[in-house]
Amino acid sequence: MFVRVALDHPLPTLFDYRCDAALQPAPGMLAQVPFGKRHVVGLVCEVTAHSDVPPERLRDTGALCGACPPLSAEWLALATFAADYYQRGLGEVALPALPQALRDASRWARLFAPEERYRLTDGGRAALPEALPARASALRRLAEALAAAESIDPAEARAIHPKAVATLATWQAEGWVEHQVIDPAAARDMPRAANGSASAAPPARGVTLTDEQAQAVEAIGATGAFAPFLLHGVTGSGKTEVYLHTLAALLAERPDAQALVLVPEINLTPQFEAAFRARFAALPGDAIVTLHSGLAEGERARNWFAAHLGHARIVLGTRLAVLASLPKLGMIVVDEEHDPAYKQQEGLRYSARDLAVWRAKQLGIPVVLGSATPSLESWWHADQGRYQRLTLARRAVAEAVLPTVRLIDLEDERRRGRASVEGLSGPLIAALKARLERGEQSLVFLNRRGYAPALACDACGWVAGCPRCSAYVVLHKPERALRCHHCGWEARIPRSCPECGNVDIAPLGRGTQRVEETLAAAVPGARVLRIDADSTRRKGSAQALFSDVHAGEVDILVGTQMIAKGHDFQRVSLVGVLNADTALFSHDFRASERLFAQLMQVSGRAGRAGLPGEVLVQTRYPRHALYHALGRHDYVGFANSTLAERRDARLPPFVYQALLRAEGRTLDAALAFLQQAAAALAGIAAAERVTVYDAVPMTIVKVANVHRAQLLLESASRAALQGTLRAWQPALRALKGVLRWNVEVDPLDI
DNA sequence: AGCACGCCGACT
DNA sequence: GTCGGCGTGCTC
Repeated sequence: MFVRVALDHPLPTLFDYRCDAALQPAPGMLAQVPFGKRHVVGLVCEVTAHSDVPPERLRDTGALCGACPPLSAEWLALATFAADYYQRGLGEVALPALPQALRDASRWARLFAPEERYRLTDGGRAALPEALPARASALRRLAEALAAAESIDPAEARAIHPKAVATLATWQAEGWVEHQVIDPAAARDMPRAANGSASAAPPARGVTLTDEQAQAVEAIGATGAFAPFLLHGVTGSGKTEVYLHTLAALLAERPDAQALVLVPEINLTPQFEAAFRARFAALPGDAIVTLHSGLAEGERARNWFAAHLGHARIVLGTRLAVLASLPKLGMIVVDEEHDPAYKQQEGLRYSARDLAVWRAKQLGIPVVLGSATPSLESWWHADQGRYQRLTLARRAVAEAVLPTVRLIDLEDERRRGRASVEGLSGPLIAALKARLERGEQSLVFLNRRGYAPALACDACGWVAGCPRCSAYVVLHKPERALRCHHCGWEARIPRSCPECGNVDIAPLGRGTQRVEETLAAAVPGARVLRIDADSTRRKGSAQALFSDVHAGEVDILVGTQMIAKGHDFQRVSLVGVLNADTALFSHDFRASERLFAQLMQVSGRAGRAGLPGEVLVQTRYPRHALYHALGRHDYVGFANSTLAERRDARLPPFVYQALLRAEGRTLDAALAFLQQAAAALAGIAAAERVTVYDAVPMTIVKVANVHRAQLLLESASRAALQGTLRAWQPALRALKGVLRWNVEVDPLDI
């Protein structure tokens, strides 16, 4: 008997191993196998009676992980689809999707070992310390530990006294302690699941839905088949409430059903988790779990198992959760579906939103894509009738109205001789001061792009650059350091210009740190807080900073897009936008779509709880169509006109794209590789329907001394593009002379 | 991807 | 004379 095993390895093939039938191999099981000099864990994909591999090359399967229930055929099909679509080996998709502990066979025993707990009985609590000899100090410590903790495990007991387990056995015989053995893989909450429908909260408890919300909930609940919904709801219209009611209906209707809820950022999981736990308080503790990269390895493994075993009814996670094993999956929600964070930017470059839709289709279940500013791809699908559009046009809280948007014409300000202070215009500063006087909060939003503070010389024009990358380095004032955000290179701030010796070198551009300082000076008395990637680097610190804002300990919050997402700030009545213009004329055709979504989102932070909200946008182009649409809160107008432009320009979603990227020691090597690769397309029939562009250097051409270039492929036919990419793989593997290359399907950044 | 083998420069 | 640089090739 043979097993065909997928390994986390660039070769897109399965590897055959001999396998003893007594091991009872089955598809979906994990197997430890010898591979070269190493032993690795792979995924059994097939069990066969024949192998085409010459017998002398075949080796024996090591251990099979029998304690872990096999991954389902549906899950294997999902991984196979993702591997095919994104042009990778199955093992490269399947194995990284598993918790790390499962991929290490030496940890299997402990992972699946029954958990033993010792607990003091009431009798033991009454009898114990006194019943022991006065001089038996170790035994007394053991009794104290039992009394102090809810329960202890054998390892903890042995740490107190080497023979503690034997002692505990005699105490158990006395009736002083209870010994519990919990099998982690057992269906331990079947009884709970059976009455789960009774214990799940009734759907409408405490919250009255608006008509729009009720219609959306009804539409989503009405289907028992594949049904993709685009839930288009303005910020504050209560999309979360629609999710909660829909989930409640599903969980009540089917006592074993699971739901997957995706959010774009780790930062957003705590507030969703809190909302779910509050609404579904009657569910057992492990019925709601989170899955994201911020979890400790052990917790991630536990939560993954809760999902895999069907104990978890709601799995809330970031993009990686889309590949979780969910045997009873009954519905998927993708919140803020337009968010670029759903696209993985390294390794397997998948779109979690797209895989979520595929998964829903595979299983014949509803999937809800929610957003105030849907991606143009999804909007187009809805236009075509492939997705059912559900609209929430009004804010759910009756007194909350959409904020007024005011454009501050920077050119006009300049003409009138009203200079900006370090990028903050007079009207914005005045508005900030007015909020401070009224005790309301303000939010100042910086668009990250092109806005990092650099170090420059006024005399000769020198700008501090990274020696290993073709990029400017970023000035970090508190650390008095220059740092490259691409490769991590760091240096002290030089005293003088290395080009001309001028000692008068100064920061250029306004980073969040600089704006924070300027604001503190321009608005005296204001408590200014900065939230960005730097100030939240420590784990959990973002939550602490945000709770300061909620507690009213902050007057002005400064930050990048991190402050725009999701948070429901009750006392914010003003949003200032500093530097939106850079995205208007970007080479990236998606820049304006992203900018509009960001500005709509950050505008939504203003005036959520009845305070009249105002958004001030500083711009040099106050007549630009994007700002007009923003002023009217007109996503639909913006989407339709942008889609028309995309159609005329033959851009996505009207064509499908893929990129071949190459990294080489020199730019010439990378470009030469791509040219050879393009030449290899000549023999591929499907490539006749694919447009191949010239190989070009990437925007940031050098990172960490590696030169990068890319080749764009485009086709009106997804099948032709896919066929071309698949047929291309062998030729690409045969090419040499480049450090690395990869294919990205449906790239977001070109 | 790892991890080997395999040939050419600076060191005890 | 070795240690070790990374080029090339293989993994059921």
